[in-house]
Amino acid sequence: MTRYSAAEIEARWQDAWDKAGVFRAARDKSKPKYYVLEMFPYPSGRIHMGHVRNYTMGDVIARYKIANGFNVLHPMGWDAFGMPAENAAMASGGHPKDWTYGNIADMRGQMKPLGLSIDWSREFATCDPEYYGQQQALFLDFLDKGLVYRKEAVVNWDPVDMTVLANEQVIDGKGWRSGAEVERRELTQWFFRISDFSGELLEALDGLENWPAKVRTMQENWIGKSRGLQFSFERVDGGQIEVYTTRPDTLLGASFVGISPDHPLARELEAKDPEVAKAVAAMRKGGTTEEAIEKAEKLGHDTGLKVRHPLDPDWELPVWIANFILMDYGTGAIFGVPAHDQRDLDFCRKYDLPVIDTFFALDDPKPVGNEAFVPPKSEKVKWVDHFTGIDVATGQEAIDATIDFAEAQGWGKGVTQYRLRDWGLSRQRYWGCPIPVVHCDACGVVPEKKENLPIRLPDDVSFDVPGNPLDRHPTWRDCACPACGKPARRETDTMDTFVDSSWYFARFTAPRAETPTVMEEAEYWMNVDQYIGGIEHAILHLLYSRFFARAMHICGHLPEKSKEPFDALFTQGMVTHAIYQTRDANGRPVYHYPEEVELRDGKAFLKDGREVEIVPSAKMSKSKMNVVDPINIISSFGADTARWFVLSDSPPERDVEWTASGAEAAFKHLSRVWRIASDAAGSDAPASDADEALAREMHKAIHDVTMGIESFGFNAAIARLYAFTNAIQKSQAGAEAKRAALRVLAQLMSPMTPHLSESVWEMLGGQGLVINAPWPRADEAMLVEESVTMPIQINGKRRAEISVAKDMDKAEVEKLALATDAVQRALDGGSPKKVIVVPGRIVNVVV
RNA sequence: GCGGGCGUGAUGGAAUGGUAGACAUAUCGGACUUAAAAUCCGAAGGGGGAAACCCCGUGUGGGUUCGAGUCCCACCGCCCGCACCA
Repeated sequence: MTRYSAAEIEARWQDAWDKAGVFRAARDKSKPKYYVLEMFPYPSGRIHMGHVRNYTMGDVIARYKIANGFNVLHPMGWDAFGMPAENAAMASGGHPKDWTYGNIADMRGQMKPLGLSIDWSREFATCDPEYYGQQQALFLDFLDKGLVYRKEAVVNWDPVDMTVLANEQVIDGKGWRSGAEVERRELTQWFFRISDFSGELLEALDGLENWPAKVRTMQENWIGKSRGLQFSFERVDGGQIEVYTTRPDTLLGASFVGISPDHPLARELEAKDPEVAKAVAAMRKGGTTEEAIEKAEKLGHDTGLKVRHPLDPDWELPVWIANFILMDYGTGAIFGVPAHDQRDLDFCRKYDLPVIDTFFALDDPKPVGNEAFVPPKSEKVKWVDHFTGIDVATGQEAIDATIDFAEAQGWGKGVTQYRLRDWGLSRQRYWGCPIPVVHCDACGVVPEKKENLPIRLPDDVSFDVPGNPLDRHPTWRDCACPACGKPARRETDTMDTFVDSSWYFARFTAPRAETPTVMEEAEYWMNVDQYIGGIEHAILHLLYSRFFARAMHICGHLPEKSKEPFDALFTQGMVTHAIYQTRDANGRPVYHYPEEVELRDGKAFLKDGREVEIVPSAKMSKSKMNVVDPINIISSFGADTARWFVLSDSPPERDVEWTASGAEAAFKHLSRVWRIASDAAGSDAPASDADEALAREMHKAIHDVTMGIESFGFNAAIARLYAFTNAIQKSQAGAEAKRAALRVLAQLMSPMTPHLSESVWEMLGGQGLVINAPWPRADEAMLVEESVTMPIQINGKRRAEISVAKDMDKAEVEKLALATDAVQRALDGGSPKKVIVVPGRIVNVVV
């Protein structure tokens, strides 16, 4: 008998699959297609357990679909542009390109041993000129269709490093390298018109039935549809201020009009009044994220201007500039109702403005103090002399009535607003896809000609000086204007890396094409039947991809059906691990790698005997030293063990805790399967009475495991496989019956542990490769037992059980049930009030 | 605050409204062994009892039902997302 040697068989079978070309995807109209895709990785250089779990799940689906006769596309690539490469270049001097391609080679080398069913011939990286050149072509098509435009937008500016900062480079309002206080600056930048699609992107969410409800809700909130009233306040000194409100019903509670520091009126006042300029400058300090703006202290400046209330010309309201009002939302101006909005109330209390109640709770009509009264819009409230004549009504009813009233009177109109803003794609960095336009003194902004694509990044750049190397490159910027031929300058901004990941799934259908996609291939392979990735991409990546699919359809790069490119989405949980920590003299935690720790009786100790605190289930992170390197696991146990474990312990959508004991148990189990198979291969035990029972077990296992895989219940499928293995091991069946059961076991395990399964299949005389064997089918007749054990309940509690023929009629079952000791005791000579018999399931006697 | 999700043994977790705790980990006992490892067999929700067996038990309290971990209502706790969004 040979021992289970993962290293040996895994290399051998990967080689065999490679030689047989089993994962090469080619169009084949005679077969149904299936496109399974896991979110492609950023090439950091090391794979981690999260990757292993993500790709294993995709691999289970892919291999299962192959066995079910589908023509499967299962590709892999690299999300390869982005700041880490530039940061690495700044820190240690190399070139982002070398760093990135080196990392890709390393990671590919770490992934291949996992034995994934990937068609590596389709692999690409988004930093390949062949890929980003096609992305530039898409950009030009989008430009042509009016889906991209330029406008002024605010960026984070580091005044010491003289560079634009990404949000993640702003820490507590300061630049990450310089430590200087970040300012907001305006630059002219490119934008995708995603907000034109707000309504469509929102409505189409309803059709995404195989997406998690959670993700749909998150996108719904992000798009943020609201209906409100838009109208203008007349300024006492002439002119108007247009406002948008979702609570027009509270108009009588207004105590001021607020405008954003970026509002045109604020700009106008800023230019001529140094007081205003000073106040506005203070409001512009800090980062550009909404979070940063929110966390800033509330600041206001009274402009001295007054506006007239639309319902009462004698009622004048002051106009304030306030830092919590966003120019991007609505009209950049509001009216403040402190009684029914906490921000407005805080503002009014700070600057001593009046607070006017417009409605009260039905049961508690008390004036607002320091807490705004904001009941749900569906709750009925008592109104204070409302101008539309409303007395008791819900907020929503009052809002609708107010919009109708304003429209009838002609001073306002109902408007639907979306929170979703256009997608700014310009980045002032080197390691990204160059935006293919040219700036000409004579012609302005001119798109590059398609025949000049790709516009390649220059290789001769350095990162020893802050700022964008493209900007200070001696020659790269110089070019001829595509329109007039005179000397002109290239755009030096590159694209947001979210652009790269917004269409890679389409590119996989024709990865070497000279156009972004090939319609014939896209028609055949799209859509992605199953997309798998982390919940952290619930909003941006998935929303941008949905927009891109629509835009690509408009430009003729994707078929109509691909406007929603992902038919089904699955979001998997993280791989977590306990954190082991001790404390230093100041009580701060000191972390320890799992390898440095010994576990005894549920406690952990260092080598020197000191006890270690265990913090359970935290996301694996290098800084907390609670990482387990998949490479170490593969070299000590093999890929099949790693694959089996990441699927076995928790439902796939939940986090799974990596434990050394669990990994060892997985390995022990696979070794046991090997041993059982190897025993059965050499056995000549004659057929026996137990054969039939084992065959029944086998068909039940086929049924349950199939259901488990179909429903993403991988952990349940694995539990079932454990049980089936136990049944085979304990069975007294003959050699042939055992071998048949083990061949099926190999097939059922093959999506999770493909290498071991091939070996077991081979040992037991399976034909060809198990990857090419059709998925076993459960014989329905074998699933039903002739006799069943029926529990007997008395008043809903289980008290006894009887074994009866499967098809015994109800009256017969009832008679047997009533005759049991337990029931006789409970009846105590009386007769039951009621007897429920559910055939084949249960008997309940009510006494 | 709003939206979503989740609360089951020591632990991870199973349970189309029908035997709660499958399967696995940790634990304990036994076999094999000079011994250990590996392997195999077995025990194990809590309480009571010599035993047959009985009582209690899926965060808490109610409800629907012959029957509720599962459905409904309220509450408590935890997790995630969003938010000065007008």
